[in-house]
Amino acid sequence: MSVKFKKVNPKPDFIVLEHDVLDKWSKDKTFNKLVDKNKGNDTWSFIDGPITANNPMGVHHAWGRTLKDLYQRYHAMNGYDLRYQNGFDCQGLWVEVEVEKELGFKSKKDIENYGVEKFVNLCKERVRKYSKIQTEQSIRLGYWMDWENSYYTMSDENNYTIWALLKKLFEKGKIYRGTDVVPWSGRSGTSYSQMEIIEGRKLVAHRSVFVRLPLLNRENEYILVWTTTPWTLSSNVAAAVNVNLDYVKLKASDDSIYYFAKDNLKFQRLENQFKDKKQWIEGVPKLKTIAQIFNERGGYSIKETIKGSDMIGWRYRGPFDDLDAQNLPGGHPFVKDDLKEQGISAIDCHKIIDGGKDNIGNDIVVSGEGTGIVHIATGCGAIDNKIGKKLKLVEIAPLNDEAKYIEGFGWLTGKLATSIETRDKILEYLKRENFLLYAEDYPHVYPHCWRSGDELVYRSVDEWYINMDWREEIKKVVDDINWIPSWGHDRENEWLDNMGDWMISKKRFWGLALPIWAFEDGSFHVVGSKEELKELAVEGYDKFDGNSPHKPWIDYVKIKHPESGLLGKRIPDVGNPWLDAGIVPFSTLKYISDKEYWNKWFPADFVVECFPGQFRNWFYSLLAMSTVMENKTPFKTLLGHALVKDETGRDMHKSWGNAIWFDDAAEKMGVDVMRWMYSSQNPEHNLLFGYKQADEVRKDILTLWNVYSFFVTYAILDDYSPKKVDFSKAEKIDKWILCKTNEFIKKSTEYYSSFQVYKLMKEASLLLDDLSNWYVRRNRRRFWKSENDSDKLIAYDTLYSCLVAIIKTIAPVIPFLTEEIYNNLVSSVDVDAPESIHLCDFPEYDTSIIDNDLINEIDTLISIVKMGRSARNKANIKIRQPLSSISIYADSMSVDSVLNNKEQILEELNIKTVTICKSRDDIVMFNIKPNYSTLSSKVSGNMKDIIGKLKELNFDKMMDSFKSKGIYSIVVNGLNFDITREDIIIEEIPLENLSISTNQNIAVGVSTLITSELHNEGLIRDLIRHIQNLRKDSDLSINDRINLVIKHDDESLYVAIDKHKKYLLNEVLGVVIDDGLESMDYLKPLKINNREVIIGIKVNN
RNA sequence: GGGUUUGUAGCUCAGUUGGUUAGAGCACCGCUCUGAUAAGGCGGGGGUCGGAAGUUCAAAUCUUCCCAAACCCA
Repeated sequence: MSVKFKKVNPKPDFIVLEHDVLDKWSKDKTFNKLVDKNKGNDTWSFIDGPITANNPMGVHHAWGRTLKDLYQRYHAMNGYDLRYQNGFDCQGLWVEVEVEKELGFKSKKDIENYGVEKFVNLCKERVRKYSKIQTEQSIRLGYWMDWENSYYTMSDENNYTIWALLKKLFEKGKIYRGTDVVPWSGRSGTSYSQMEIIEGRKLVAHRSVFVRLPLLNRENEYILVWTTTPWTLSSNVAAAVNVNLDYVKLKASDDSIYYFAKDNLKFQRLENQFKDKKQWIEGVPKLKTIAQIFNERGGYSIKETIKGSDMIGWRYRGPFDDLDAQNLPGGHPFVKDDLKEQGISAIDCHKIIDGGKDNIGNDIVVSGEGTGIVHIATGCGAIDNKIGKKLKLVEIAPLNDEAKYIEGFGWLTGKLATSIETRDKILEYLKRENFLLYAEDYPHVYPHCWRSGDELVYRSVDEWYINMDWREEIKKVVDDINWIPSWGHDRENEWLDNMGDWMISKKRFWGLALPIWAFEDGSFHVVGSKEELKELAVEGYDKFDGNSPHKPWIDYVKIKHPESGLLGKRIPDVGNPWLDAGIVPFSTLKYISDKEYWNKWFPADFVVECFPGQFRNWFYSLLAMSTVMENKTPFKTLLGHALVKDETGRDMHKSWGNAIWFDDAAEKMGVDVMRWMYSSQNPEHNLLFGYKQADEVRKDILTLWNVYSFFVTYAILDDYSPKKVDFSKAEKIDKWILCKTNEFIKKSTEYYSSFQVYKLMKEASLLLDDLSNWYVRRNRRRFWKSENDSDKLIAYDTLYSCLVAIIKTIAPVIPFLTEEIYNNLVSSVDVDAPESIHLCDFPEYDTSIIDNDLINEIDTLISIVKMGRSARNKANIKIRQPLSSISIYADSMSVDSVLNNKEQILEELNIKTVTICKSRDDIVMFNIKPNYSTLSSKVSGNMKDIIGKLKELNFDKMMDSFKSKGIYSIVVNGLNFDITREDIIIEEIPLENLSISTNQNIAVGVSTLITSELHNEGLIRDLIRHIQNLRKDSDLSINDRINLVIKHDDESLYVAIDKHKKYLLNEVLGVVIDDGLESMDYLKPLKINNREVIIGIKVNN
């Protein structure tokens, strides 16, 4: 007694099914069984890039997580031992921002007033809350991870491992304190690293100014400078030119003289932006040329042209020379001692200097947008600062941490640099004091705080840096990585070439406590471990002990310098969060606590991440940190994927109403559908995510389900017990689908192991189509017939074998549906089989059943059938109408397909006989016409004769010649002409009473003659079809037998029914044809042969 | 301004080492099949393969230049 399969719902609810499978996995602890099964085998090491545990997971995260899951599942099916560790990114400003929002805080001060300890605890709490939510969501997605064992970047282990790293860098002398000019947000009270600033760029219009600076010792002569940040003029130190540029000496209508770059006089600034309205702000007027500006003031004349080098050393009066800051020797507020000793103030530095070149060798001062003379404020710009250091200029840094002017700036002191009011006051001042030539609105992309939208200022501050002068070592590591897509390699190297030193400090609260203790003599010490801290601690360790290494607790600890013995306290800063994520290959793999474990799992075989941005973030920090720690790559293969957009390609935005939340998507479209969608996407391109796309994907899944449902329906009826297919006894069509499935397994292995699952999904669609629309459709009758003979059983064995192989192959992609099918098809009937498909081995390519000739033969057969259908369609004869004959010409490659499969062709096309033709000429006439446009240039005066020759040609010979040589030579009038395919136009004319379809290798023609006998058969087919529909509509079951009434007055239908009665009854499971419609249970009026017919049926069991 | 990537049907994209008449899915229209099918099939309309030049018997594919978009860096 065999075990019966469970009945299959032909209209499944995939969402319910997924939840059932989730319950089953949870109840059976299937995941744990998988882990145990592979324990101790060869390892496949995957490292998860931590997800920011700050909000619920989005559909964009689900893409990466699907890829992570499916490649892990694939490797697990191949027996590898995996770690399955998920990661949460916990520390950083992202979390602070959300907590601040919840508390309604506006500034950094609010946090201090509230209490750092309470605030930090809330940050931790938020991370716990969202990591839990994300865990639930990931489980819903089917992401199999060891969820009890996720790593958190806020963990002690993670933080202390970073300490160890920083210690190594410290010992190499790579950690330093810099007083650089960096982008700064007054509202957030913090600086921004090069990495972050990019997130916050915004197109804005700034009031930019042309300012004239009077030259000393040159009466009524000025240099012209231009800036978009007038507030920096307060801190002007020098003016830079390009020594190689030409500068004009312009005389204005009031006889004053101006110097600026010659190219700038008539340069139309931002011309393209204005014209195309790209990167342009609505309402901002077109920019004027400098010539226009002077013309509006009464005209000008050019007196002279000089070189930039001629101007070097000229002295000028600055716009704010009355301010204390401008007059203090050595600068303000950071005093340069050597300059102070010499008594040099900013005013003393007001000279024209050579701008020089940047580190890539480009000129710093260029003509174009400005005036070719650049106002240098060494305390307000990164490049200015570099120049200042090089040329030993004083530095004036005007702003405090709220971006307000500090003491020493007279009437400006206390004013916010970024406010409109301040700007207007400065403009008024410049005008009043005769410095302002012209002001305008200037649109440009300018950095803003990505969290508050606050405009950034450039501010000179103390920050901590890693000297990245070892970038070449990292680049060597980059070469050892398999980048997918491959251009990632170059992109990463480009970043490494251009990046500056790594600013690792941030003046905030929630994050890695930088283990840097500073001493009063200006020295500092980096602590490398908790143990070292304990050892050096002289104060406050007891208050810290028992807490995580975070603010405020860590700040209680004071240490003594190991050499000088001075007492030091920790710098107040927290660390850059990419340190947290980059250390993961060390911290989570127990680099410090368990080297053996680390050796086993490092480096990772695989990482997956969304690539935009990560070249300078996670990838960079991973590579940099691994290079420091071990000088080895932390991962062997990197798979990057693009972004998720909405259906139309726009970004998904909450406020635009086009965002799709993960939870909604999961419960509406189902996660198998989502996973299929993600997997089919070429990861290099953005994914357009939406319900419409989901419906498309669902079609493929439904095809699989329908084949499965078909199989189970009949298998139950026949009490079928699965067994291995006897390949030798199988029919050709069985062998064909088995071979195709086998090829699919081969390709799958190839595509999974090269991380190109999207190619596999295409193959899966094609195979499912072959299985459903050819194999099952062609073989339905084998399953229907009543006797359980060997032919039927082989069909079962074949279909069963294909189904099981297919679901195993795609189980990593759609784990739910395949599990459901597997449970019914395999584990319910085979006690020895694994209880879950995910505990199975991946199917193996069977080298004993390779038959490419057979695959070709049947594939060609399918295309012949398609051509036959096409030919019928052209003649407008429906398939149900039988036809007498089909003529087929097939070339030597294809002829076997016809010879061996005549029956299939006839049956598919509903035709009586097939004739195999030796030549196309038996089906079609060719009319070869010259293509005058191409031919005319070749034949000079011989066109007429060539046309004549063309008419006599043998078509096949000509085509063969085109195929082999690309040309066909003809001799006319003793001259040789090489004719190409383009030179002729081939017209195909069907022979009489044929409708044709042709391609390169094959020509088919169906006879369009319909005898009355054929016509009658067609009527019967129509009738059968209608009766079947009525059975179906009346909810009769497949094996119900019926009584039948056909009421009509059509003579030909009488004849037809009389002749084909047996066939008719057989097809519709009819017992008898009655005459009273009254006794029938179901009736339907319809039209056959354009005449009214009523059919009626009732069950006769 | 520099770098990377991408330009193929209305939309989304395939197109192998250069090789027949450049394809698929969706959408639209017509026809058709169906007792597993929520499907399927045949056909139609719709293409300067971003543009130009070059190499070649042959270019969507290779080379050069240009144009456009996205991203990155200045």
